[in-house]
Amino acid sequence: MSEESQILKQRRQKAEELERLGVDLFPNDVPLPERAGAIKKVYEGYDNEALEKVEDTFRVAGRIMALRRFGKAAFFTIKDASGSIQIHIMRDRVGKDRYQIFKKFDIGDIVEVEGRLFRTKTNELTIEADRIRLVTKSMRPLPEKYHGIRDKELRYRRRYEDLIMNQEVAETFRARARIIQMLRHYFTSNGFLEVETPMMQSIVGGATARPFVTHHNALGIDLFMRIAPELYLKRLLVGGFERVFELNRNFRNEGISLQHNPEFTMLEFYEAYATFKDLMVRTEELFAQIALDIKGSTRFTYQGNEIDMTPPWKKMTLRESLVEVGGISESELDDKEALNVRLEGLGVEMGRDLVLGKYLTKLFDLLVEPKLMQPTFITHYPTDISPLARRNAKDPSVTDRFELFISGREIANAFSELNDPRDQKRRFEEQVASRGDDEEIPPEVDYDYIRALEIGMPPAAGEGIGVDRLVMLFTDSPSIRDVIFFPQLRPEGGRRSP
RNA sequence: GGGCCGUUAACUCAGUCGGUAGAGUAUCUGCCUUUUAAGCAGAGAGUCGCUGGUUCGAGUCCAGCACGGCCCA
Repeated sequence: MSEESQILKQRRQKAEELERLGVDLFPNDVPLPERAGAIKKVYEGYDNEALEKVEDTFRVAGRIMALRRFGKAAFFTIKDASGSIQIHIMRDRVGKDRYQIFKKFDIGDIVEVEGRLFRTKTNELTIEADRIRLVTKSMRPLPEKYHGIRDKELRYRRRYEDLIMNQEVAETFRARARIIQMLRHYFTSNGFLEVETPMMQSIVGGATARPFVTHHNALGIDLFMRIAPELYLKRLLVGGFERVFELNRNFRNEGISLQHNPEFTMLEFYEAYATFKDLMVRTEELFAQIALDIKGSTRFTYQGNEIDMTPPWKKMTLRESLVEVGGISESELDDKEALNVRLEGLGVEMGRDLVLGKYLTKLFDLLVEPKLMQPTFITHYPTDISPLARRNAKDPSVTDRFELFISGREIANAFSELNDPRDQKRRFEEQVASRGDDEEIPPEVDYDYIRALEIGMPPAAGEGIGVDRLVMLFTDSPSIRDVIFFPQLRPEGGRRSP
């Protein structure tokens, strides 16, 4: 190891000095302390006169965030999970020896303090320390106190420092936890069973995406990290569970962007005897509830744009959206050649003989999606790009499916489920046959899934909700990385596989 | 994958025309018992992302690479 920086050396030396003075740097006999936030809440309205009548002492523990010393006395602020509180310490009160030890404490150390409450000249509620003890010695300095940690790379790599220094980051992740709790509560209280299905699958399915491949040594087979839990959840419908949901990670071996992390959290739920239209109502209801809880209103701003989640939301067919929002003429919609010319005009090179749906959805991605700010259900997706969705009874070239867009992003995807095993088998086989070297299409038909459908799956509808994107929306976060504690980054030092 | 920008002390950032590496915070020493970005006086702290090149001389110019950010695909 190279020469350590001066600042680390000083911390280490100070720690050794404390140990020589008999101070335990990492004790493990600290009784559960009181929370700073709770104390502040209770004594909010007390002035000094009222506080003098409070005879109790309060024992708190937390990280020293700021420290202002004055020779024989000092003020410092400690922060715990509930908030922070100021401490005043005087040599003449804690004793000369204890004060000498306190002088060796640093910003970043975790300390335990006990004492009575008072208010300073500037009216700040403060604990006058009778006792102070080191709880955990910090061997490394915290980032600069005023600017905190700004460098985005460092914030993602060292999320622990980001969480200490940037209050709003902790708030975002508390909101995330709350949203996930609400999702879970909504489904369990509506009779859905929470289930867990394989994340390592021997046949990929349930979506169109490149999977991560791994290898099982004992079985001697390659396995794929799941890109979606869909086919397993529907097997559970066959098995007799009529309402199921799973809230967990999917993995897709694709690019990283403001909206994409290789592992991301998805909620999928399936409901027997429901159709995609029922799911629209559920989605409106669920999102509106979350908005009310987190934002206090179904109207709020995201990145400067007003979003109105008050149900009901706008509904359009894919074709309508291409004409009305995308500015494509009705006559072009069935003309692959014309659509391809459009795409080339937008700088997109696509193959010549793809299915019509591919051209339509690509144009949608470019011309329509970014403009859908308000919650909008887009329906009637072509059957040729919806291999798991039920055909529309009136027009079998489209499916009973919707995708939900908010703020120019896809948030959810839902459809009435295809439960005719004959049609499903045909669509799988066509898909695999047309695969070529497109790694996004599963290379193999999941015949066991067909077998399950042959046993009989009740009519049902299912939906997937991108939880990270939902959290972004409700926490006004511009990047998916702001709502994932440890987003994927290249390893430091540029280590790469050959 | 492409374009643009960034990478300098633990952190936040300056660094002019190529000529001895700077500030604030943090740290250390001294003073200081109501501060809250405390104050005053002093001190220490650098592989200027990495590797080459040009040059008498490179943080600065050039090339390649690494990592990141933003935009586009």
